Amino acid sequence: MAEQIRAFLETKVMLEEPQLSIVEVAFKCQTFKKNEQILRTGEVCNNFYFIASGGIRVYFITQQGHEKTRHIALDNTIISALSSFISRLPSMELIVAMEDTELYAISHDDFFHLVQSCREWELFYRLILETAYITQTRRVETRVTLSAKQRYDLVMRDNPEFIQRVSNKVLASYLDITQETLSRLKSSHH
Amino acid sequence: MAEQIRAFLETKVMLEEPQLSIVEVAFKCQTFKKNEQILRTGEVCNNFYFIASGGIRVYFITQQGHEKTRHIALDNTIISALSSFISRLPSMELIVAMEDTELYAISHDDFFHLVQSCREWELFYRLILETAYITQTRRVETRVTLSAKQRYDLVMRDNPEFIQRVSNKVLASYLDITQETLSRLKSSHH
DNA sequence: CGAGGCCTTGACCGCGGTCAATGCCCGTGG
DNA sequence: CCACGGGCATTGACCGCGGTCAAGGCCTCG
Repeated sequence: MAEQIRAFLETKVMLEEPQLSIVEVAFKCQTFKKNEQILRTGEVCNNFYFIASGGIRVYFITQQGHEKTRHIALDNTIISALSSFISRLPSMELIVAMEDTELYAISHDDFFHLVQSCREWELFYRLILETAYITQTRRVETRVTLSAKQRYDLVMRDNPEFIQRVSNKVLASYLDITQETLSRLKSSHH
Repeated sequence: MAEQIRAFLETKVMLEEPQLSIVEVAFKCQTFKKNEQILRTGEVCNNFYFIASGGIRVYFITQQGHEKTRHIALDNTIISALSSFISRLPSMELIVAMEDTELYAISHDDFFHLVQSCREWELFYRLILETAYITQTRRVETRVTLSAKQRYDLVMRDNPEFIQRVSNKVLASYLDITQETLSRLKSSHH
């Protein structure tokens, strides 16, 4: 079980044994049922998550009441409502489980205690920030330069598992299109 | 002259005297004429900049040949083509001077040497990454939830100096609209 | 079983992009 | 110093992508 985190971390950060155990202990296991809320609007995001099984999404709600899914995370990925996790401000983003989900959560305090006390973990945090920035930048680019269909094809190519496992409603909001146009795209695409 | 950097840095990072001088020496002064290229497409961005006077912009060119301005930086701000600066990969983004510009550049090597050797500078780098991420996130949000006019009003409120100092062509590409619609927005706005 | 949410399909429409014409400003060279 | 040329700004006519509204069928879960 914690075996899974250990295997994941090994690919990202070179932790030696004294710290490795500290890290493992810091991650607490939690389970959520499908559609269960993990973070509500207005709360500060106090956790950073590793998804062991299942899937969650991070989204916000526009003033017109539409959901905008910003991140989708399935098995074996890390995720958080990063803006709030960093800034300690109430989150505009909420988090819900898309399926029955088992995850491991590390608290903000434990996380940043590690950043301060462990050089390798600090590098890991920097890696998280750097990749998060680059990912966001690419997201702006694709949103601005590609049509709805081109964005769909891109996800089809890069994250085909999203299309299989995620409901159309959520996938549409992830692509910044409506459910209706996604439906039309899928049927026209042959 | 280096006085200006020192004053700027004081607001962001607590540098003590031995390091402060090292930092100051690392920043080399450069000047660019209006419309001069600072970074070309395909080059790796090897510098991080502090703008002393003038203004520059960071943009990329779509496959249809349209310019998309991603960042505008006037006096007293720091800027870079961050994705490339971080990843060391060729930049899709290019940088040009919008006005005659005097800036101070620190090289990638010097910058990351400081990150490693100076705790405070490392914190500064993390601050840069964190704010860059949050800024990008907000940018996606406004792009997705607001109409062209609402985005214009937002810049009007938060960065009125952009509207005065930046050409309509550049401002339009910054707002992700065409020159024509920007022109119409301005005239209709009363 | 029934009810509510999700998906699909159709009709309609509006925001903002494209194309084109004109005028203006500004830098450059004769 | 003026003449010219090219880039920028403005305005108008047009149009298409994708959103909205509405109706109908299906699946799931209580």
